[in-house]
Amino acid sequence: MTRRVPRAFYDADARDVAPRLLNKVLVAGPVAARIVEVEAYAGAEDPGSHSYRGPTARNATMFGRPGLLYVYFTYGMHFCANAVCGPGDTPTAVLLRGLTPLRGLEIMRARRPKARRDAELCAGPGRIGQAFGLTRDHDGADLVRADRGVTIVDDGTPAPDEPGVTTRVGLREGAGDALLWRFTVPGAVGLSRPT
DNA sequence: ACCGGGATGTTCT
DNA sequence: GAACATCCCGGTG
Repeated sequence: MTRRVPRAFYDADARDVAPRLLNKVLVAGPVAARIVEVEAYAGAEDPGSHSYRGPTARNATMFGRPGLLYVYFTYGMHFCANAVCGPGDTPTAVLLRGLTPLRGLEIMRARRPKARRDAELCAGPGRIGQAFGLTRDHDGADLVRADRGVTIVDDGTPAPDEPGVTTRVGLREGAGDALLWRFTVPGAVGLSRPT
């Protein structure tokens, strides 16, 4: 059983959507993997968010409708993927940080020859971009319509009742101990770090 | 296992 | 000109 995830699912604050996105499945053509680690990014009140200082050419997709895929380029070599949330036109988003590979493992291995183990294929936001072949061409794709072959589906696995909750990773601004906006499936394969 | 630094180029100040 | 929602490699213990 595989259900489409409707737009209404994304039409709420990323901090509410993020834990509910756990155990859903990211699909890009023949490649699929289970979402086991995410981070929420809010808008004007979140100094760690790309949308904090208002719209720019790069973050335009975050200001679009909930359910879009926001792909950004960072550190001169990595593409990272987010699900745009809301509510409404509020520019929040959920960063995908860790996935458990499910289908298309051979393709992922070919795209990520440096990965030593399958658990490393999608363990980290930049690695997800590599394994799924994401580039700026995917920025703005509509996940709800499987635009450009990219979508998120529900295969019947519920989100955990008690997800792991920690601070966000890799930030200067917005890294405060009070901002517990990283969510994980405890013990899952494909986490970017153990906890 | 843990840590430090280099890669690489876009984006914003 | 600095920062960057990162990754990989080579050092040391």
